[in-house]
Amino acid sequence: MSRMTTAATAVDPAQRLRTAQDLFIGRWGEMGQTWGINRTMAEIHALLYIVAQPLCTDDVMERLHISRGNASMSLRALCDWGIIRRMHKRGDRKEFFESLSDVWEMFSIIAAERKRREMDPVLETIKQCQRMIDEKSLGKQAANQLDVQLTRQRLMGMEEFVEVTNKIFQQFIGNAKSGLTRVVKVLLKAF
Amino acid sequence: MSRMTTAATAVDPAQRLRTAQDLFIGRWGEMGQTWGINRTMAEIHALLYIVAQPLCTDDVMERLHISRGNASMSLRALCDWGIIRRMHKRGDRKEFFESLSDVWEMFSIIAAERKRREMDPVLETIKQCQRMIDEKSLGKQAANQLDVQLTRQRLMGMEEFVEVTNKIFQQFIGNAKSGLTRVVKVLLKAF
DNA sequence: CCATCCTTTCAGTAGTTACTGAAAGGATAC
DNA sequence: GTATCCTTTCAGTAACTACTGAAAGGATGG
Repeated sequence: MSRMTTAATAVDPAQRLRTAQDLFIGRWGEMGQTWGINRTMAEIHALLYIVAQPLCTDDVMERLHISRGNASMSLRALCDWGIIRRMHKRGDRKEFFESLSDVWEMFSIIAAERKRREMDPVLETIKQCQRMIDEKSLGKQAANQLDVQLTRQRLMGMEEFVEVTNKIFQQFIGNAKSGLTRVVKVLLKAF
Repeated sequence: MSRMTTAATAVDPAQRLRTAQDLFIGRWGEMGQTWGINRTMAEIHALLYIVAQPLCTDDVMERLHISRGNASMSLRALCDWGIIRRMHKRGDRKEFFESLSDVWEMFSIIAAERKRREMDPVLETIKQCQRMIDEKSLGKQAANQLDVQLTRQRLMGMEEFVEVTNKIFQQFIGNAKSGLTRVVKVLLKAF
């Protein structure tokens, strides 16, 4: 009997489509977890992206088997990020949500946010540390001159790294699709 | 009294250095959390990086106020990642740990691992989804031809994105410092 | 103004991850 | 062999994060 069921679902095209979408949604959810994003948020985003049409809160709840509260809060968070968008349908009281369609644009948004939240504070801290141990403020009387020297070197190494990475991010941010594929071509030519 | 203490610590160069290092360690730990890495692991790594000398388990425990078990397991995990390294000192029974000194190399290692664990599975899933809904297997009899079309488009969009991103990662991986600064120069010239 | 429909909030709880400390497991020295 | 020193493991617990569902909070329509 289980074989018959499998065969039947395999043949029904609508079910087949749905299964493929679910596969994508599941994987996206797992990926989200290894980044800072939680599973549900990532899954909702994947769902809205893959179906490519506006869905309402109840659609999302039903498809992902999550509670109303969870759906509401996750949808709001995704809107705050700016990678999905609220939508009205005329004559319908419900609110609908849809994903940005351009993956490149989504990436730009996310990259900008991550730069702001992750790179920038590190860079600031590094500079603050450097000020704390620079020659003037620390003087040369220190017994542990070597330690200071080592730390100073490491701070500089890290600073350079973060600054260069920042510049690379900068290239991505604000350069949607066309710009990015050009970046890749340039890179491939350069190496 | 607290004022006198503050003044005293501010002037003592050794303490000053330590405070600066702690600042860096703390920030690095916070950042780690927004990535998948947990706070302690990130802090240990930051500590080993910033002091730029090998430390033993007890040094780490003491400096970060963590238990032996936690230190042991986190150190091992960092070794597994390959961004710190075990070290013996002649005539000393203890094992010491030190961070890679080259930030670019550390980044390459991390990027390679993330590509393998995050990009590759997504790409594979996308291709699997595409196979599930391609013309041959699904046929044209489907009532929901539009839905299929939409999903197909989105899968293609995502596939292109992941593939291009993969290529960019590829450029970073295995191109340590010199290669990367060149990448940046190329990018800056191109835009 | 009430009824209806939909959204948001939030206290409580389930589920997960991180951490401790004690005990067991080596290795080396004598 | 035993003693010493160091590392690893892991059961138990603490801390945290995600989720639910019910209740409160709007908005729109009649």
